[in-house]
Amino acid sequence: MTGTRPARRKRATIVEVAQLAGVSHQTVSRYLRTDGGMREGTRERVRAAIEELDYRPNMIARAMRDRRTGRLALVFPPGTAISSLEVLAGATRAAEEIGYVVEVVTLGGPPETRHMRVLELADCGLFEGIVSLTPLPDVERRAATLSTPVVVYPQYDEAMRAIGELAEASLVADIVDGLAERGHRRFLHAAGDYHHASARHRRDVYLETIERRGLESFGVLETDWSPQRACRGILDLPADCGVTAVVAASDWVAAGVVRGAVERGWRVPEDLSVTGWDNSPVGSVMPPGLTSVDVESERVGRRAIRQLAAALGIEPPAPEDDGPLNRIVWRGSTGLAPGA
Amino acid sequence: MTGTRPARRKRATIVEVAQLAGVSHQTVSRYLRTDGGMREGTRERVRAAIEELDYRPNMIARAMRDRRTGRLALVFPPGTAISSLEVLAGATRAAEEIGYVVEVVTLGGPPETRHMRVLELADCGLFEGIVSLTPLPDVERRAATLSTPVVVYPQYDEAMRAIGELAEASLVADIVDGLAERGHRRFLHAAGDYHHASARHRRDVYLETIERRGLESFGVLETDWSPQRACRGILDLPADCGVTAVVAASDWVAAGVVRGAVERGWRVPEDLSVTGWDNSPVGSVMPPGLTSVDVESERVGRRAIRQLAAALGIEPPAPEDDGPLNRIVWRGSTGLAPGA
DNA sequence: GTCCCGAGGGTGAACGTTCACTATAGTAGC
DNA sequence: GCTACTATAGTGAACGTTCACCCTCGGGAC
Repeated sequence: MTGTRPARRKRATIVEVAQLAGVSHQTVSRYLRTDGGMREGTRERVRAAIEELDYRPNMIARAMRDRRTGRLALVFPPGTAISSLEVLAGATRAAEEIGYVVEVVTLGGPPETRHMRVLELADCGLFEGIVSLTPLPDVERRAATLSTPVVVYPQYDEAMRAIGELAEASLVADIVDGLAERGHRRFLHAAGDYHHASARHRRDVYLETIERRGLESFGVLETDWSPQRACRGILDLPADCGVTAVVAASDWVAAGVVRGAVERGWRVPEDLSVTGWDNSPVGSVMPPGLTSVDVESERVGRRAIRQLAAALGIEPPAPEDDGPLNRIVWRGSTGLAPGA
Repeated sequence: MTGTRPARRKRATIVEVAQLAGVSHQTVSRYLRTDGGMREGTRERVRAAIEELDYRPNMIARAMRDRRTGRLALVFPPGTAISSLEVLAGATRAAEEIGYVVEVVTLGGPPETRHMRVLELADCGLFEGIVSLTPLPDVERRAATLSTPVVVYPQYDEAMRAIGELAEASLVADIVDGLAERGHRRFLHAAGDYHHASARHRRDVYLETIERRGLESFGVLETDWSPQRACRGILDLPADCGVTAVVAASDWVAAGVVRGAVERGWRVPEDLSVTGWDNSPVGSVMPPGLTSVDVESERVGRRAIRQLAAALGIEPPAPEDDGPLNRIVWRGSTGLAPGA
């Protein structure tokens, strides 16, 4: 695998710079790390030598000496969820504020392998801290014995399914209430894949709210999160089901619902109101604009980094904006119930 | 910013393992790196010592000694395009095949800053090679003087707009031909943002093909890639324009076209055929399924890594599958021209 | 018995920094 | 002119590995 490398110019070291400048290596090191405390002439000679040799410090050597690498690892399960990108963006930005770079590590395989990999990650010297967004009970138990802080901030299970705050579903109650205020009485829930905690939670809150408010549910349509399944479900609905509002577990499911409704000749929202979840771009190509729930996933990333900063004993990045993580955005796909 | 760190257990080193096992540090090093060449008793004592001390090798020290870090850097401009994720996935997989980890570095700011940052990246010792997916003329010129190979494989300009192979548009001709075979004679092109090379190329090939085949173009509808603009454009079309097929520059633009058509009461594909580009999931919620162009962006990532492997003088990862990068997928949104 | 060989294992240096000390020159106070 | 102090600069070790080289021991050929 290795083969012979093409000869590459060897980098100048701090010692060579020192020789050229006629000073000691320590003086060059000082020049690089501090501002003051040097005579003007010395400073200038060092500067010139650095420029002439095109010197750039070797980060590996630096990290070896002072065990600061400026890097944090962010552990995800394999597979990419839409929200994970935003979580990553939030974490990256927060880390940047405290002078760190984050690196994404995806962690698959059987539990023992994952366990080992994280231990290696923690002790290999490359990272100053680790955040795992997937549960790691074994590692968590041993966290104190590791040379690097490991924060477990579970938001995804091993199959990249949202758990934790990202699976929070209480706003489903507010959606149902909002629809009830618009005169709706008979609902349908288009659920996601029940393997996902988020899908189960949304269904549970839906059912509870219907019951508590004395409304009617025609039923729950289970899907695999695909628009196709949702569409099929709508097409299969009896014409006289009386449903005037569909609460979908995601925007893509809602898109399938709308497609099915349109194919049956039902107008949205005049005949049927539809809501989604995620506030994804697909909502904007649904004819009247899709009512949805905006989830500020970046904030989850920021929180994780803040927690790690605390474990590292360093000044944490700025806190997130206040307010809830989730927020309903009412759009054209929801309207008054027919005849209301 | 630093503050005091909570005391952490210091890692055992190779020397301590050696002491405990009653051998020299070199013997432990041998145990870690090679299989054979040790008496069974020695091997066992070393193994036991490693386990007892919970020893794990320090990668920084290792990298310092033999300047192998097993890491490659992948440079993107800031901002995330859909395709960039696939490019990244392809690069990651290819790098894994040759025993490397890739790290994403996003590179913004003015040209000189970017230049400096890449030089630092190349010489800081953290990476064995660098691929830039955005053009870096200054760096490219100096590549030979750097201590690390830098491959510039431009696929995105500074604003994350696709260029290079990802902006390749020749299949637009095949789309137009395919529609012509279905009896269409009068076309409309729903273009993207002309700031993007990909949008300009698709428009150019569209216009050329129309002309070469002696077909008719009602015109070109310029958009900012948003479904909204595309929808508006369709709604503004004169009723008697005679257009029976719309070639859109992306699936999202096509989605806007379909939405506009539906709002006007035009059926897709009976009254209007529509094609997109990207083969994105949004195509599947468009009522009849959207004809589109599938772009295998991962292959671009793999190619980039192969090129870097060559520059590194190491065995490259497996070549990609053969066949073109782009491929038309005909679906329900395209049909025979009305009356054909 | 001597010589040679190979396998197993040890020694010391090197990688490029930074830290903790130490040394020197210049300056102020007396 | 001496001491004490400060500002500036230098010295050597240390960080945890691996590499190149050397040493030792046992066995077979002569």
